[in-house]
Amino acid sequence: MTEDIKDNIITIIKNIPKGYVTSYGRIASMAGIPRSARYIVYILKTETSHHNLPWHRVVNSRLQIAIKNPIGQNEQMQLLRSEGIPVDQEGKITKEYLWMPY
DNA sequence: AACATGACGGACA
DNA sequence: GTGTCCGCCATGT
Repeated sequence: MTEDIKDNIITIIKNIPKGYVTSYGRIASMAGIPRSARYIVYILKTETSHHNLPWHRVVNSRLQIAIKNPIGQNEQMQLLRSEGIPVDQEGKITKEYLWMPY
């Protein structure tokens, strides 16, 4: 993967507005590499601390917090709620809070 | 080179 | 709605 794509991805993640979420797959598509959701996972895992990314605004395509994320689903839940996003007991978020840039 | 592994996604039953 | 199956793609061993 080229460096510019990687930078692009980091920029996109930084641009997720407070109070909204998006998915791994959608970020991949925005960066021009559809079907590469797993690459986004890799970026988040390796670059979050370095770039101060809002990692908590990224959930899976079913708008649900990943159960086994290394940081902890509970912490992600707290962060989202602190931004005003309702998260239910199962970690699900309603689609009104999905970031839909046009 | 050949596997195995993921904070995944889509199709299908 | 749920669960299974398979494709995906960079990385690690």
